[in-house]
Amino acid sequence: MAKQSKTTNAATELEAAVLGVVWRDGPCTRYAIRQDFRESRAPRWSGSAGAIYPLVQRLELRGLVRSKSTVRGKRPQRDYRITPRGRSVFERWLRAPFGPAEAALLHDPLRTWVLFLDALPLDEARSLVSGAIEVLGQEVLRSKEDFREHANDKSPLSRLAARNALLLSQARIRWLVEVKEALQP
Amino acid sequence: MAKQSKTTNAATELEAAVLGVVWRDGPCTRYAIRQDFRESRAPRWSGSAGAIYPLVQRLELRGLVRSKSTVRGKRPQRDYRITPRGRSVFERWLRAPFGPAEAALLHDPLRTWVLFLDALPLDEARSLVSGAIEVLGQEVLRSKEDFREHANDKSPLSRLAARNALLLSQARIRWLVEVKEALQP
DNA sequence: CCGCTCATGTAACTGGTTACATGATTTA
DNA sequence: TAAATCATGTAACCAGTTACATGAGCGG
Repeated sequence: MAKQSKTTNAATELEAAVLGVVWRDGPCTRYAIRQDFRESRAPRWSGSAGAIYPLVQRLELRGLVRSKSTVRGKRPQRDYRITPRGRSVFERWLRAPFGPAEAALLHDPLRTWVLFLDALPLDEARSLVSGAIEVLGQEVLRSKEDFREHANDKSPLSRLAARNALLLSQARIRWLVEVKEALQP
Repeated sequence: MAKQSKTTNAATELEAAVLGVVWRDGPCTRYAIRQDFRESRAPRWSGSAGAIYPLVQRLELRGLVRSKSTVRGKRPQRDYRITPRGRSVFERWLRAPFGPAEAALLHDPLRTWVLFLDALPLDEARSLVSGAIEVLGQEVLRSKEDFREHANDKSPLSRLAARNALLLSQARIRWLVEVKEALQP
């Protein structure tokens, strides 16, 4: 799976994403990094403190980010920024984000689910599929909304991310329609 | 994330998938279950012994599967089959496979990747995207092959699973083409 | 008889998670 | 002034992984 960072300067996907956030959002606290993950609709990471704080600590030990204690009011806090070395590790990841194996096939829980759907009566299976289609329909709406929210960004990338979510959801819906048709008696 | 199975008879996704394999493939060894996951192109689980053996053990403790020692030749082995209780837990999972949160948005590593692509020079980013498109093109071919392999199955479900992979890959390709266009100077 | 597959099993590790605890600052 | 948010941090846990070890059976 994701390569460990011991041998070279390779980064796991979460490490790279954190480096990316620090790179993009300039000096920022770990709390802000967490927020970025928590607000993102991608379900892979929760942005839990227990993940982010130690990870950023490790990045600093490896010299990929550095921090400066700034005092906002009375409370001290640490603002992190990416170092040149971190920047180069990040670029290396951008140039080789993952092997073909990882990039290739997405894990779709619905695929697992459908695989066993004939353990249920046909008509029930069909109505469950209809339900899933509805849920995904709402997901489409959310993606469109998300897209509109980034309509005026200078960089198109956030918009494109929302577009990714939209296209994937639509593809799944079309697939589920096929599934439903295949489940006719 | 995935619910724990302590409170009720709920099953995690892997537990459910294992139950499904045992249900579908009749009495089978844990080794055979592992093979099923290892041969599957879905990257979520490796089918490692360290995952499957203890998990099946736990399922047996919970009364969801039972095993019988059969002796093939001289070597003893355990054949597992699903119990009525296991069957009902499995069906419960089929009826409520996941909350909207889990079902909703797929995690696409390419989405994370693209989000930071403007850390690279435009032309390099564009050529990286082209590379990704090519990789996904091969993935499409594999899915089509997979589809053909299940062309004569009695049940359409394996074919539909391959179809899911195909549609998702095609959607990602179309998306990457959009990304490439958006990266024009 | 050598190497591959079948089959079982365990130990060490990893990359996260939830949950908790603390306290400052801001907002209603 | 109470409640929400900002900000940091840690402990316990969990579901998986890799890697290793063992040994039977089988095909070339």
